[in-house]
Parts: sequence; C-alpha cells; structure tokens
Amino acid sequence: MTNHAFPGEAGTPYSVPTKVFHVRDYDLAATLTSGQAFRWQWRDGSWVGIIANHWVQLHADEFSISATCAEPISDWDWLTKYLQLDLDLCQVLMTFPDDEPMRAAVTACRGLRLLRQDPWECLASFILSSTKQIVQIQQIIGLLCERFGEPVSAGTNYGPAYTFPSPARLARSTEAELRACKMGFRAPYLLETARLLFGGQFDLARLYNLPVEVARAELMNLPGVGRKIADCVLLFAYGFQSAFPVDVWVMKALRQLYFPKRKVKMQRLHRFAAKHFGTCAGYAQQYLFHYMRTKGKLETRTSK
DNA sequence: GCCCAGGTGAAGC
DNA sequence: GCTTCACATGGG
Repeated sequence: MTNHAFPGEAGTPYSVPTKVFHVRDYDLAATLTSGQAFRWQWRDGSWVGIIANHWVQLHADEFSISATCAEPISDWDWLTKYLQLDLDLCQVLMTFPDDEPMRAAVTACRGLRLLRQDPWECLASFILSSTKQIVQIQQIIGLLCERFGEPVSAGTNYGPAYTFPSPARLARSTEAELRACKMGFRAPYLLETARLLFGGQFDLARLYNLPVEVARAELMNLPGVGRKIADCVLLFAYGFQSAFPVDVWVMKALRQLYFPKRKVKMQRLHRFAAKHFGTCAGYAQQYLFHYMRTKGKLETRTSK
C-alpha cells in the first residue's frame, strides 16, 4: 500500500492510521520478545507498543506486517527504521560462520531481527536490566513509563499509554521515587545518567559518528554502564553491527558450544567473538541468545 | 530456604 | 592486574 495524493490536496501525503508492509523472513514475535525492547504487549492477536510518541499495534502474518496507529500518519519512516524493514536478512545470515552452533541457532530462530531503537530509551532500559529477568525488566519499565511518561492517545478499548520518560523528567525525580518502581540499587545509576544527559555533560547524539571503540568507551563513562550494557546500546540503538553483548546466556552459549569443558575467561570470549562471528557479530549474538533461551522449552514441548 | 536473572563498581588480594 | 562481594527484587 503506497501513499496516494489526497484529491484536492496535491502534494500532501495521504494520512492514514493503518499501513501494510510486505516482508519475508520476519518473525515479529521472536523479535519483540527477544530481550531487545521491553514495552511490547500481546493483546488480542496483535503486538501493542509505543515508539517515540506513537502508540502502534502490529499484526503479522507470513508475508506482511500491518501497523495501526491511534491517529493518522503521513510518514511511516520511524516505523520502517525501528523494525528495520529495509534490511535484507539473507545478506546478514550469509556472514555468519558456517559451524554447527550457528546453523542450529539460525534454524531455530528463523526470522529473528534486530530493532533500531532510540538511544536514550535503550540506554535507560539496559541500565535497569542488570541481574534481572526479562519479565521483571518489563515490569520496572512499565511502572517507570506510567509514573513519569507523557500520556499519548491509544486505540479505543486499550488502556492509557505513555511515552518513555525523558532524561529531563527523570532528572527531576528522586531516588526514592525511582526505587518505588522496583528498580532497587539501579535507581541511583539511572538518576545520575539522566542528570548528566539533561545537564548537557553527555551527548548521546554525538556517538553515531564515532568509531565503535570510542563510542563504547564514552558510554562506559556513564554510571551503571559497563561493557555489556554499552554493547547492548551500541547494537540495539546505534546499529554498530560488531557490538557483541556477553550476558550470562551468551556466556553459557559460547562456553558450551565453542569451549566445552574448559575454563575460559570473559576477555578471551570477547576476543574469540570479535574474530569468529564476522561483520555482523552482533546479529549472530542475538541468534545465540534467543536460541539458548528458547531451546529448553522447545525440547520439552516436542518430547511430550 | 536456595539459586538465578541480558551486571556494575568498589574493595581486597 | 585479577577475584570477590554487595547491591534489590521476584521467579522457579
């Protein structure tokens, strides 16, 4: 469905609340639940979320994703970019190493994609992610948005919806208010980072044009941001394809699949990842992560 | 009760 | 330099 000029309004894009995108090899459910983004909810056969200040409902079938917003939209570039709809997944998969673990991961996770998120929301979300399960991260972020986000209009019969709170809004919150969102010891990290951004001492927009190593080092200057969280932001928000976040699941995957029965330290895993997984190492990482998290369930389901 | 979760920073060797 | 520990909170 392409944009048509509205009769009588030549040159004006035709604003509609719904648009259909033709896709192939796009597993929307896997993508939205694979621990990259934490605000998507499954409701009545669709995925509902908020991207910037757009409430959006996504419905996927085998060859398309249809998007419905609460208000008419003339320019859908924000969604195309967020979902990375122009990416040719085959080109990415071709860069993966041809070994048994990656073949298994690609087979198990066909259609898994990387999103391209807003750097601030991604950074704040992953500051809140440390030693938390994904469901709990979702809960914390849900509370944070309810209490500090701006309301946006949602579809009828859906509850109130909120933006992700700005650095400015969080900068004038208190640690106690943030702790009340169940984020525990992460509260001072988030508060201090929000204040650094709001005060202009740190500029997230500047990182786009930096070499990945420099951008990583910059992010790691922020409180509560170490190598792993920095790599998540580099990969999920800035699109640095070489960023390779190593969390407990990926560490388990690398040790089990590539270094069985050997004690391997983190630094060695990073060096191995950097040379083994190719130019889209971050993408490969997401396949390993999702594969490790889902294969147990698949095995128990199929063995019954 | 126990161990674990998309870790980090500080203290101790 | 490297290893160990505290840090909140909830799920299994």
